[in-house]
Amino acid sequence: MPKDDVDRLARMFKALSNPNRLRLFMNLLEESKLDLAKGRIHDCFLVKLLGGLELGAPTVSHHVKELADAGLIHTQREGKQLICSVDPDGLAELRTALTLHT
Amino acid sequence: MPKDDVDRLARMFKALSNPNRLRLFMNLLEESKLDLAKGRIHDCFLVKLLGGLELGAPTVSHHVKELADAGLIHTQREGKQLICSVDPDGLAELRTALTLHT
DNA sequence: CTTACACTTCGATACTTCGAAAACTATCAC
DNA sequence: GTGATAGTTTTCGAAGTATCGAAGTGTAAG
Repeated sequence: MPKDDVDRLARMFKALSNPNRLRLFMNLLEESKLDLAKGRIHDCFLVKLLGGLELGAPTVSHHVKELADAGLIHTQREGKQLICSVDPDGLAELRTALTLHT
Repeated sequence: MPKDDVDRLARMFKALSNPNRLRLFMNLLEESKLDLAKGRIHDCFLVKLLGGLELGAPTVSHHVKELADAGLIHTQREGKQLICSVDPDGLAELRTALTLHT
């Protein structure tokens, strides 16, 4: 496995290595499932993403950026709000790497 | 998702968040595939695990411990050597968490 | 234009992690 | 026993990370 690929993977894993950030991501994953059922984009701005985490706004902003930089989520401004969604490609990359049976 | 589960997952991801440690794990995963084909336990002591990483022995020892503590690998002494193998349960936990379709 | 809202950037502080050197332990061969 | 091999523990400095408060930016509503 090429070094660049390992580094890229490690960066994704690092983005998920913080419990609060992982919680954000899992909440977003959960939202994604709901969206699939409802067939529409969900408005998941940051406060809702928190789900009772009680982090400050700057901290959440930072975490969202980390997840986005790692290629795990997409962000997109919509008026005042920042819409986030799981990046399926990033998710697939992780799952592929963790597959025992090539 | 319960807090304990998130913390446990985060710990696994953290174990894979360092490029060198991830490389160790991927090498081990590769060995596991070979073993399945050959139908026997491979002698994968630490120097072989490195695969050209050029890390010091203490560092490797530390990384192996981290992976083991996170529940991603099993270790087992065999004479002078430390035999390592991927923990399939840990792997499955990660893959389940990263599944979009419940 | 002014205000309010939602997020971002900056700067500080407390904490964690990586990798190494030195010293230690356990096992095997002789 | 001695010596060699394989890995561990301790400890350290350099670098990175998490979180916050204060100040800043962009957008919408009045």
